[in-house]
Amino acid sequence: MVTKTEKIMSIAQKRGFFFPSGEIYSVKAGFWTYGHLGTLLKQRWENLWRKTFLDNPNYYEIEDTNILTKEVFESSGHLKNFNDPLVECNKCKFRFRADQYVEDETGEETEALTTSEMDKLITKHKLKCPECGGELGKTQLFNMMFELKVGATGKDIMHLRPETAQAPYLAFKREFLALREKLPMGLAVIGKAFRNEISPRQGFFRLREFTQAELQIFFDPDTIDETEDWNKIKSYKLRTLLVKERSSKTLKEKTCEQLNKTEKIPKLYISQMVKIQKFYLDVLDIPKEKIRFKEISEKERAFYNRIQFDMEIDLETLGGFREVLGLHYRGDHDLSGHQKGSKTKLEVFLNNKRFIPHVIELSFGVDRNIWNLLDNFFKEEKNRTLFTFPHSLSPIDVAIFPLIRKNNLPEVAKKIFNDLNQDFNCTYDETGSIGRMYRRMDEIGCSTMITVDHQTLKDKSVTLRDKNTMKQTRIKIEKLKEKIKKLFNDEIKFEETGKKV
RNA sequence: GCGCUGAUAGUGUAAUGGCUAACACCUGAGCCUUCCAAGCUCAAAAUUCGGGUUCGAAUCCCGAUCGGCGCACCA
Repeated sequence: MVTKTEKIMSIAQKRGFFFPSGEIYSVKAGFWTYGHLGTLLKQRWENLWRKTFLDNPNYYEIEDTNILTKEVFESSGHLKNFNDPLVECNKCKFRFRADQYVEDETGEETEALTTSEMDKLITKHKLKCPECGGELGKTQLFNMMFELKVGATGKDIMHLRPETAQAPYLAFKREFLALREKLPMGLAVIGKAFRNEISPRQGFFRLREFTQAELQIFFDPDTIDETEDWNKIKSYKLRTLLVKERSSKTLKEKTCEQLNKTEKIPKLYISQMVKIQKFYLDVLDIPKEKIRFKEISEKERAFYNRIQFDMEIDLETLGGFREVLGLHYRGDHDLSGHQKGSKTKLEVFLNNKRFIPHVIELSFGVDRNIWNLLDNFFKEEKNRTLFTFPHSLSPIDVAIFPLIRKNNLPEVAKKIFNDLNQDFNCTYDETGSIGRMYRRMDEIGCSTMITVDHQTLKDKSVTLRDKNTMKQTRIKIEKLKEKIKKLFNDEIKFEETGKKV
């Protein structure tokens, strides 16, 4: 039995969506190359993301280096928290967190201990393997961050960033001044992040080098329960799964007003949930029942996150709901940490008071979102497989074919290609029968196909085929551009809170 | 890291110690063809790597590398 995952992977590699990085040498898990179609698909997703989330005049995208100095991660807590002390049983090879175990067993504070101090505690308390009672080996640090030696001496240690979020925090002071001291201020980054996962699994879903699209919203904490568009969104229903509802089988939608009044979730936070949900439902066209906001409990989330909901999407290939983004209310953790670590004032003076802005972070895993698109839009019919992407996501907008390779039809088709390619992502093909050319384009999710036939020579009309329905309509060549633009525009439903896409 | 398991054209399979490593799909060239993977001809394309056993290894043995699954890890 060929699984859906295998089918999608096969098409992805065969057609050029993505494939293992450097595979002509050897395949390493967690590193992938985007091929030409994958790159187009990813660009389209990213552009829709930009249009949706950077819709505020005080929200902008910035770009930072992937390599950052050690001090950044001392302040952010990554050097400490990403640095797990692991200990292994010599007998059964069970591996676990040494600090947590020692603390649980002895009640001693392990927060600031070195590995050798940890080992001393293990010896002192005669701790054994919790699984089999065997002797424990030496504690070793495992850091999820990639370390780099910079410069000739190799003494300067820098790190590949494990998240893009640090960029806006580091840029905060400059951008706050550059954007003339207004809050809320949004700084977004779409870029690479790097985590040295012990064993990345699930193909495309947990990577060592991956793309994040993150938006950090800086705001005055006193205004967290304010948002301009509240009247427009207060009766909008959000698909939330609260911690207390985890055991319930059916998801109960709640209006923004309910979440605000009953669950005490602040309005600014809720307004972002609305935007996110609309992005998935209206822009990306994901079926409603496949998405949910899962509330993350205090125990599960990082200590500095005061509120966290993850958007989860039901993915057939991964057997259930999987996280594709996190929405975090991080308080002043980040700016306070950097203010202390860098000895640079990151306080602002606004509204007649001095304070450190708080942060709400939207953190999307882009590659996971790409996988979601492939999973959710993959369809198999009797004689074909296709991706039913919305037009705005299709890697190729229009394909142009001559019905047969004769009678001047290819020349006419090429001319149309040259013309339309100015405005759309187009491709041209004349190899094989017309049916085969349609199938090829179906398989990569091309939106629209144009065929030049003998009638074209008589009356300058061509057929326009819709991928999803296979229906064809005849249209004059001169009307093509206008018609295709209209097709693409008509599908857009996202108008209330976001920019038109 | 541990355990299990696997690695043959782009993809999916076959060859179980013996002929030039086979077949299908895909891809390319050509013929044919007036709308949904038609047909015909031709072509390109593979045994993960390193040792060993043997007259002879894709096949057996050892090692390495890498993948998948499970455990653990995933601030």
